[in-house]
Amino acid sequence: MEEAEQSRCENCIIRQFNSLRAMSKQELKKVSDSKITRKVKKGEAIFEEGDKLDGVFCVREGISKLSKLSANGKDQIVKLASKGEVMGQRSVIAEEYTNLSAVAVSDMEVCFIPKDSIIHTLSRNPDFAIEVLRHMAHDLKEADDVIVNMSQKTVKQRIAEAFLYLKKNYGEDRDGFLNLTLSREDIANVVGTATESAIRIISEFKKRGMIKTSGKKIGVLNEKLLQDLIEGF
Amino acid sequence: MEEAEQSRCENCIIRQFNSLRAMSKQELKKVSDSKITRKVKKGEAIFEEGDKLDGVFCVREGISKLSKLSANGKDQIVKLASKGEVMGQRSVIAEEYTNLSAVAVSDMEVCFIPKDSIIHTLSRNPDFAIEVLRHMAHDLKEADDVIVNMSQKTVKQRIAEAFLYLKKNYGEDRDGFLNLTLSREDIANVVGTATESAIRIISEFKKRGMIKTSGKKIGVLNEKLLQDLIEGF
DNA sequence: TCGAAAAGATGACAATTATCATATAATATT
DNA sequence: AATATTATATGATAATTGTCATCTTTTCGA
Repeated sequence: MEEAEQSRCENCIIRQFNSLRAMSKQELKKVSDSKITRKVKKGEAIFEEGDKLDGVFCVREGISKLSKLSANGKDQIVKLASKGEVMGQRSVIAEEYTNLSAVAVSDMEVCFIPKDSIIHTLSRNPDFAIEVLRHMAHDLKEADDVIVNMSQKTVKQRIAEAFLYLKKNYGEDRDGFLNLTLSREDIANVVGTATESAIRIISEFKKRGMIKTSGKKIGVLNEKLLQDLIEGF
Repeated sequence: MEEAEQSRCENCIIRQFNSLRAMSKQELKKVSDSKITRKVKKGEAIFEEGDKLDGVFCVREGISKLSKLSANGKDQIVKLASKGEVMGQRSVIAEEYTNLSAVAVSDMEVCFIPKDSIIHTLSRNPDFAIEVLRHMAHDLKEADDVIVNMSQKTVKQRIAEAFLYLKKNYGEDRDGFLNLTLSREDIANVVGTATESAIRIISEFKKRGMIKTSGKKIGVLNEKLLQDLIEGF
């Protein structure tokens, strides 16, 4: 019985997008043999804050939110991870309990890769280590940007940014709605505000003709207006 | 003529605190031969946002603020770097222009290490790469924490946290004042608020007996009160 | 050491955002 | 399909934070 083509890491196109591409054929084979592919339904958790991760998760399909619970019970979404992104590497590398939870915001398919093969390759294949470093460096820069946005921009500006970000990164359907639909609460948690505030601002944007809505779906109508708002006009 | 002991990386104790400790004797020698030690006076810039860095800076003495200018002209301090920390590695590794400025908040001594020897060692010595990775992973986690704090805590709580952080990390002098003295403006830029707001809250903390001040110096008087405030009482 | 400039302090006020209450709409469950 | 549950929406209000003006104190350079 032959295994399906795409279930082998060597053939997985997702690999093109992440650090795994720096692995040798042999290393990939090892990873492939030990990986476990898993389907995750929308709303389901992949791992939770404080878990000890024995490996990393490579997103093959769908989108996950990486969030952190604050003392007052609110969730702050720190990052959205989609096709090709690897989750949990930070905690595997630092050998610490993870500081984030990963929950699917759409139906997903993820590959679990045990940390042994990652760690092993890290210490043998400098190219791989550098690739991982590059990715982490990129994430760090993005995190810095988020910090600045949080402290310097208004909630309105952050929500406008979020919509443009979602449009740019996940695109829109034929009807002009964002492909990635987040609940109002998730939107609030991305920009770090109260759900009611987010809802209010969404209503306002709609009245102003900047966006349209249909149920929880949101579509960008006037990118320029949003952009102007972000820049402070 | 013999070079002073401590001006050779191999003997520099600072190295114990950072990724350089994973370098071999030979690699360190090379770094040492190409490094440039430099004194930086308080207020002086080491590098500025948008600079192309040809190497990293290892802090040997003093403290630097790493900050990012926002569109509205405010500076957000993203991190304070002190003895043993390496600045600029993110941008050297990602081969991008730096996203942060580094300015001395006290008189400093830094070693500039050209990127060639760093990159070279990265691709030869996996232990070094892993060390650097660990540090970056740690920074990333801290950045996540900052994001959550920014969005979930009040300005008051963030200022209280900042004082406890400064006390814990830089200690206090015999008179009970924080060793690291930041201007009110810098404090505001650390927690992401207006200078006037920071000043007002500092006055309030003083009235409440939580801290004492003397000029721009600040001393923690009642750690428990500050801690309670942070936790929402 | 004098005077200018910068930093710190505080009041008055406006803008932003959170919270609580409640209503309506959408979704899920039996 | 009926009902329970959850998500969305909106008003009223309070709390937080920012802005502008002004004054005092400190710092620094000539």
